[in-house]
Amino acid sequence: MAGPASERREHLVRLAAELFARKGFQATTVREIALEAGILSGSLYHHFDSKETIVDEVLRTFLDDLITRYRAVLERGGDPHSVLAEMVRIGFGTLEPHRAAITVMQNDWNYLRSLPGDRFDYLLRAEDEVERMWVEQIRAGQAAGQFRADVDPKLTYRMIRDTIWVTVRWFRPGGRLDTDSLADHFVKLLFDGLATGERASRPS
Amino acid sequence: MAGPASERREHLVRLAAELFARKGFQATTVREIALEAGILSGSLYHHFDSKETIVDEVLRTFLDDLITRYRAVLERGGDPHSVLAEMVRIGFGTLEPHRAAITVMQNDWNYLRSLPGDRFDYLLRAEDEVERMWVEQIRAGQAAGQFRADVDPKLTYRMIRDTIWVTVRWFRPGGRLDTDSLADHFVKLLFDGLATGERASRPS
DNA sequence: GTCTATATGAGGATAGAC
DNA sequence: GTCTATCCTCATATAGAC
Repeated sequence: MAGPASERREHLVRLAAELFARKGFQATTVREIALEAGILSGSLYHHFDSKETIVDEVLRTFLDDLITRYRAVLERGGDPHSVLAEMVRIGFGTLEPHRAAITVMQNDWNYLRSLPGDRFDYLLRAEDEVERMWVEQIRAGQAAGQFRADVDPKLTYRMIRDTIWVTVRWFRPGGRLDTDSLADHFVKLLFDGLATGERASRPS
Repeated sequence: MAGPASERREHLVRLAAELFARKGFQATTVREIALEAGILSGSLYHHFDSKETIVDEVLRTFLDDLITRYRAVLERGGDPHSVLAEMVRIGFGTLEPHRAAITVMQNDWNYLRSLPGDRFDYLLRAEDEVERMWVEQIRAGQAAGQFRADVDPKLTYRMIRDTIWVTVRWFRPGGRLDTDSLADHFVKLLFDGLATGERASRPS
């Protein structure tokens, strides 16, 4: 049975997500997932059709939550500078609750997209929708004079996006920096830049 | 035999790198690599001990080149602002010649590091050396007053690094943007920021 | 819902002929 | 340097008992 949500099922998905994140989707065997859950591999197939179904659920859960949060911010409205800052914070904010899913998405995106069939086409669709939301805000900010006009909105979005997500590579909850600090740091850098205005001069 | 460089061998490594980049290391079979080279899988083992040896060579070639380039810039010296900009350009500049290797490094890093043995420990060592080079320049720039003092050097470095490398996900040679444009765009954003100074005001 | 048992296939790697 | 042939292992997935 590959039915809808149940607590048991969600628990199994979480366990699997951790393993996928740690070793990669392909390197994780259904035996390992089952072992982690304290059952045998055959029993997993009572809950899921296939290993792909599991990773599918991992990714959809994350993307649904992410897009819901973005939409909420956009509906509240506000000037582009504030909205964009808020979107950055949302991105970093998902790092903790969805760390495993984001890792899988980063590492196994190419592989999942290379599988035959259209099962993972929604990854592209979600990516497009999110891109539209960001790029729209960047353009609005440029039109309002809040953002410099000489940057490429799409390219800028991609750099922002990548910087946020790729953080899962080294971010560890409970470490030196929490996700709020990361977001603050990045917002500062993104909006105001690294330079002070001093150029090629020695300190006094 | 898993001997040193030969043209044949290097050619095979390049073919394999492309496949690894496209489908991931694990999802690429030795049979596919051999097929691509126009030979049979058994024959590959005349050139390499194992599949791991091949990916090892892919990554070492890239890292050797990268570190050599960084060292050259650092030896030339200069003020931190210029040196950092140059390092950014080097990073983006490797995107084209080493696209496949960088992709593999991004996607399969976790998996390769999770393998038993110390075979891929040099990945960590290389990462550390590169991090030291960057962080040193950022600190120097702060000391010289060229860079703002209220950013974390290590965190800033990581964001820069990630932004550069992760570009391989969507960068395609011959597309709308070449690597020089990417570098210019990023340098602009990194040093001067996205904001204009106008805040929360409507355009006239 | 989990177990036992197993079908089925694929992948990495090897041995030895040519 | 490549081919043929094959070993061995391990993976996903299934069938049916409990």
